[in-house]
Amino acid sequence: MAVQSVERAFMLLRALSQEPLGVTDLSDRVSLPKSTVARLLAALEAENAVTQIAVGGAYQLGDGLIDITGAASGTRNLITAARPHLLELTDALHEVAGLSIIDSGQAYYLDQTHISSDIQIRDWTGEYSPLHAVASGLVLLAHLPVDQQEKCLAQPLEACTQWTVVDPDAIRDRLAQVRSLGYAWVYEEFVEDLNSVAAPVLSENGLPLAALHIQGPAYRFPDPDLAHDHGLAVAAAANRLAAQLTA
Amino acid sequence: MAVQSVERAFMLLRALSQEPLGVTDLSDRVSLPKSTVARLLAALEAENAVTQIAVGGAYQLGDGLIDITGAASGTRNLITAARPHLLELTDALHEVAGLSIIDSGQAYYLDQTHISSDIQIRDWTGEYSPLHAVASGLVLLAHLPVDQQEKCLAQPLEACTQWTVVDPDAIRDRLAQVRSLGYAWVYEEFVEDLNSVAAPVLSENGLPLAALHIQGPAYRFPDPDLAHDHGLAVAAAANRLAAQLTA
DNA sequence: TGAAACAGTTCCACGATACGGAACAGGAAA
DNA sequence: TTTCCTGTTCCGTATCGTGGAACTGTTTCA
Repeated sequence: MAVQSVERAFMLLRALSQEPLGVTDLSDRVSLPKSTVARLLAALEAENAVTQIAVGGAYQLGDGLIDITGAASGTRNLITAARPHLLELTDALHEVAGLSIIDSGQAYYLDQTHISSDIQIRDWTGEYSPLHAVASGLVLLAHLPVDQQEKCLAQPLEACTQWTVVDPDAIRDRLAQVRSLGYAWVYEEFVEDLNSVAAPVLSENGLPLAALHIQGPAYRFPDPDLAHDHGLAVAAAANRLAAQLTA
Repeated sequence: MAVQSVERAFMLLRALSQEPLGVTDLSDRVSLPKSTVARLLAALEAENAVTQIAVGGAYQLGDGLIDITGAASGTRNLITAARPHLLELTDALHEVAGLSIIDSGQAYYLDQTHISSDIQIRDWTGEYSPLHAVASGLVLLAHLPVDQQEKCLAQPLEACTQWTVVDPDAIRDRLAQVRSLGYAWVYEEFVEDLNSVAAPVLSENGLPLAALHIQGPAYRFPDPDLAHDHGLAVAAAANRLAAQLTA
């Protein structure tokens, strides 16, 4: 909560993330003098965080930020690296497998395999869902720093179905269980008739990079005798992917 | 080149983009006093650009930057949206189709279709290539603001094959031609025996969002009589995708 | 064709603000 | 315990960012 100029620079970046704007519009938007805005933009341009569309024209976000996050390549490489493991899981279990990450405090689905079956599972790719209601979300949450876990649990927790666990204490217990087991089952807690199991892809420092999951219609998945085996299979695939990514 | 604190904040972000670091390491890395680093980090944490791994522990990049760029969802949605168009092109022309964007002044390949054929084209997904030597690069470059075009042409231009055009003036002529035609052909200029044609996916303000391309082995692609038709086909697909993205 | 109205950029004296050395607090290792 | 690391806070100093006003160039309208 210090360093005024940094705070203001981010105000500008956030404003520009909506749409490209000129100095004047921008100075209205953030209630700062034009000269201040122009100077900050010049500084941001030197860092490639913004670019000027034409000489003497409006500004838009540059790719300096993407360079820093490595998002374009990072995420893409993750998808590429994960795909073989997803296909392997699908081949072995004949159910849909998927890949997700945390984005803005939610689970974000990056990729999903498909199976030929009469019963189709919808493709969640590109969708967000609450961390507490999906298997991927639970394994991601379980390996987050404690303060971020608490920030998530402090929010109102939506009950997506009648089986969704929304009691923070119950979830905390569950997260501990997930950490010791290495995988998480979720039974019809996000949408009815859909069960899923997930395991975390952890970085060297123990933080979650992503989650792998398998999901299938409740009437056939999982075979109760195989639930544990499926959990181990996802966890094994996730660990192989983690080893590959941190190599 | 003004606003010291913004410049320093980006130094820190760049250092952290390599690996998570503590205040002390960081202050060595960027040659700034610890107190200054701690204060800037506090400011960046308030913006969610960095997060502290544990209380009193090291710092790593947060997802505030990703929120701003919208990179995770943006890029992913682009791939999802483009895939049907790529498949359509592959079905129609029986050659490989691909999707790329500009990242850090290079063409970055996001996705590519596959065909069953004796002659395999390698999958460029996740690779970078110079803008002036590939069809996608040329169409992206052609619709960039002029100053960025010139920045690109001012660099030493690598001759990837004996047919690569590296004369800036010749490239400028070519870019003008690309803008009027709507597509670009490149004949064995990036790798030998590989030809490709690309068209730009333009945003409402005329800036390039991405490029679609088709590529095939030189001995069969393109049929000289159909080169123009293929160009129009890619351009049409790119325009449909653009319309869909800006809707 | 002029002039008015708008854009983005530059200037510069002022003083609020970021700076950084030194002291502090708390954990881990010896 | 003592020591030696962390990361954090303090606070006087002067550097650095600030913002009103002046400047420049392009577009718009009479």
